[in-house]
Order: sequence, then C-alpha cells, then structure tokens
Amino acid sequence: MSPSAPELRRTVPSAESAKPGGNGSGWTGCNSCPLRDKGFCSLLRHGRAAASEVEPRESSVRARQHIYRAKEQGRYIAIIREGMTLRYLTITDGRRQILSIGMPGEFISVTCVVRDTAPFSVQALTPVRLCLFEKEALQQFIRNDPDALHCFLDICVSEKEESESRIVDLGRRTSEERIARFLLQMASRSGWNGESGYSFHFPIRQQHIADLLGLTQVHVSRVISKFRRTGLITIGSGTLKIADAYALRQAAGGRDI
Amino acid sequence: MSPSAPELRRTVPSAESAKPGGNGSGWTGCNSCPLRDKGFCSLLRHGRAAASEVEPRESSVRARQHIYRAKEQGRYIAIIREGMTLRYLTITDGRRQILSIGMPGEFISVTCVVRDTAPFSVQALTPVRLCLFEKEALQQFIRNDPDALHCFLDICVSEKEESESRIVDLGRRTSEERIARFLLQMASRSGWNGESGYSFHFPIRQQHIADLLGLTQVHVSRVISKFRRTGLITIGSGTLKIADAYALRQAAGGRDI
DNA sequence: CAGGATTTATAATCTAGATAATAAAAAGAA
DNA sequence: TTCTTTTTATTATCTAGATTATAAATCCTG
Repeated sequence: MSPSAPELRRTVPSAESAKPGGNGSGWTGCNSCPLRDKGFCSLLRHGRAAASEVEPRESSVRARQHIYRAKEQGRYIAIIREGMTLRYLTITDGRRQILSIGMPGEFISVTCVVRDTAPFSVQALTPVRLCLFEKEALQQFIRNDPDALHCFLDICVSEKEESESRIVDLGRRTSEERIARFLLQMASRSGWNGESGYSFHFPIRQQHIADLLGLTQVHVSRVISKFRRTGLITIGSGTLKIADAYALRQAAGGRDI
Repeated sequence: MSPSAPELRRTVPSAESAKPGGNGSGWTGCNSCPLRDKGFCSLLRHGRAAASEVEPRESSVRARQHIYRAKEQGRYIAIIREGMTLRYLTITDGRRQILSIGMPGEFISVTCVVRDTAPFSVQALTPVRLCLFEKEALQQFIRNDPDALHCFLDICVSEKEESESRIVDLGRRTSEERIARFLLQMASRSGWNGESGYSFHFPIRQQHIADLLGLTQVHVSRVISKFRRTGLITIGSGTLKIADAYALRQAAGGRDI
C-alpha cells in the first residue's frame, strides 16, 4: 500500500517507506502534520505535558476497508489525516444511504464522540491515514477545554446544517440540481476559489453519488454525461475539472446554494 | 466550577407570582410550568439569584404567525412552552422543505443558539406560548454550566441524528414507508407507549406532511386514505389514532425504525 | 347557521427517475 | 500484455409519484 494518490496527496515528505499498517510504524506525530494548526487539531496543545493524554496514535486503512461498523462500541475516536471516508447506513433490502463524505481534518463521526454507538458504518473511500484518540481522554479534553468545546459544538452545528441542506436537496430538488450542487460542494471542500478551470482529486464513483443523493447509478451516469457533453465539467482518472463554473452553478439552481 | 448533580438543582422555589413578562398577560413563570423539571429547562436553577439573568419572559404567538424569519438576527432564544412549530426553508420557485416540527420543551432552533443567523424560518403551527431568553445570557449560561452544556450538546447531536434519519427516509424509502414512519414518530413524541388504540393531538395538515417528506399533498392524501381504509389509523378533528400499531409498523418498513 | 376559506378526496394524465439488460471502457492484477 | 474485475454508458421499458382539475368535506367567523 503506497501513497497511491494524485499529486495533491504528497504533502509532508515523511519517509514512510514500508509500513506494516494497523497502527503505525511510519508514525510522524503531529509536528509534521499539515493539519496541525487547522480545525480541531489546532486545539490539541501539541507537546504540552498537560495535554499529553490526548496525543493520538496513527493507523492506516486500505481503500474499502471498514473503519467503524454500525452499533459497534469503539474505544477510539478518529480524525482523518489523509484520504477520504464514507459514512453510510443500510436498511431493509440492502438499500443504502450515504450520510456524508469525510475529508482530512474531520472526525470520522462526531456522533461517536458523544454517543456509545451509532447506527451507521464508516469505510475508507481511498487509502486513509487516521489519528486515533482514546475516547475517554478526548471526551475529557473537550469537557475541560472551553476552546475545544466551542470548536466541537461548532462542528456539530455545522454538520447539522449540512444535513439539513441535504434534506432540502433530497426533498425538493431535481436530480440535476442535486448532482451539480454536490460537485460544487466537493470542489469547495477541496479548496476551490470559484473560478472555471479548477481541477481536483475526485475518487468518488457514480454509485456513491447515487447512494448519497437518493438516485441510481444509471441516472447519475446520464446526468454526468450530459454535464460533460455540454462542457460543464471534465473527468479524467480520479480528477474532476470544473470547466464552466457559471453554467454548473446555473444547473445547481442558480441562487440559494 | 458550579455544582454538577442535576437533581440538586431544584432549589429554592421562589414565589414569583404574577410577572408581567413580554406580551403574555397570563404569564405564570417557571414554577407552575410542567416543563420545569424536564429537558433543558431542568437546568435553569429556577429562582437562584446567580442564574437570574436567564429567567425567561413569555410570549404568545397565534397559529401561522412567524416566530423567526430566515437570515434575521434575533436577540432572543425561544423554548416552546405550549403548542407546535414548523421549521422550514423555501427555495427557488417557492418549493418548500420543512426541516422539523417543534414540540413543548424544545428550542425553536438550536442553530440560532450558536449562530448569528439561520437560513430557515420558523412559524407557529398551532397557537404557541414561548419562553424567551436573552441570547447573550443563555449562551453564557451554557458556556459556564457544564451540565447545561452537556445537555445542549446532547440536543444538538440528537437533532443531527434525527436529520440523518430523515435523509435516509428521503433518499431511500417509499412514500408509504415515510408517512407511516412519520406518524409513528409523532405518536412517540406525544407519549405513545406502542400499543394499538392510542390517540393524540395531531394538528398537522397533509400539505405539511408533503413538505416534510418530499411529496405532494395529493399523494399524501392517497396514502393516508389507504391507511384509513385498511384500518391502520383513524382521524378526527385534530386527532390521530393508531388503530393497528403492528400493521402501521409493517407499513413503516418493519424492522429498523 | 350562513357563506367564504381552507383542507381533503379522487380521477385522469404525465414524467422524472427507476429497472433491466447489455455493451464498452477503465482499472488492476498476473 | 492478457485476463479479470470494476466502473461507466446506453437503450428500452416501466412505475412511483407529480401535475392538473374538480368536487366534496371541514373549518372558521361573523
């Protein structure tokens, strides 16, 4: 298992040659981590003795492997260091609904920080590197550190807002609007500044988009094909390019993104 | 810093007889409130001088009236004392999506506690009595009281879980399943113990159900009619009765509610 | 209790998106 | 490269739920 991802991935040139996986020999700690001063991680007073209990340990997961299984009672809380994850739920007849896609710097699941178990599963979408925190220690850290708490609360509310936005998508928008909006959102999360011509790592299969947006792969294919044919986007080996930002925004429903 | 044990909170029943309060004339204060010792309210050390800033004042709202308008920057945070509310969003073409239905003891919107503004509106579904808290004071209270904070965090996560459950409904369940599930949920929230024959106050129009579940009123009518015809439920002037709980659960998709 | 307004019911028709089936590309793996 | 697996494309057909229209109940409110 190698870094295996497009250029964007090769941050921190830590010599992580042969890694046994599981939980890390190539562990490089927070110091060399690009997320060190971002989001929740920025609150972990790195290296400070006082907070040493919340030093994470690392773990690597291969693409498709499960990180958390529904109803499981985990001892660890994970933050994504590298790669992308899927949080999903399966109901009767094997119908699947993806709840969210996780990216670096984010918790695998905020619910798991607060609850004993969760009804959904989480799996790696790409090869993933995780930072594992002792659940108890992290909870205590959040409880005792006002900044951490504030940040965590903010994350919860943000995710709630995201969920509600998805509810509006599913309840009241057409398949084209949903897909266009999803592509725009992914671009934004990858650091897009809004201009045409931006391309980014996009390891998401059409079946994933379907299971996220309440559609079928066949239909997603149809819409994506149309977007390509009409020059809104371009796709090539794990990369998506926003060719015509204006038109894509139009397709997304114009205003009220 | 402050004492933690929840029960110990119920101190000093200060005689706060008739208080003028916001615009309600019949303001009775927390003492006579049935919600006094429930949910978030149970954490407001009623009558204690230290917490006097978070004493609410009351306000009444007529059915259909707006309580919060999208993007508005409110000075108050409201908890529902009596009645039911609708939280919804309107997008292009006037398409509407209801995000949630509020019931006594609940915040009108948890988002508003944390954010300056929110993208949705809230209106009264029935005549509503609200308890208004100064936003600043409430935020500070939550920040300083570990129990309140814990409770608030729990509310956020619960609502997130609810949203995600709705996402699964919208993305992957049929209209019959959605409607059956919704009726069961409402019954539960009204104190149902799960047995057939339970009836409860149900002031929700078919158009509301449609806007909540991503359907049309016409289709909701069809399904409700079928449920009545086949003896699953009974409806009469603002009241819904679960006639055949088992069958209704079956219609809701059996397992995994 | 009348008379207007809101809500629900029902039937006819339409359509966005689902299903099913198959082929063609890509992507890995040997 | 060749073989296998996974992913995407495409076409034909079907259907759950939308739309439109109208009538019948209910619900106010004076």
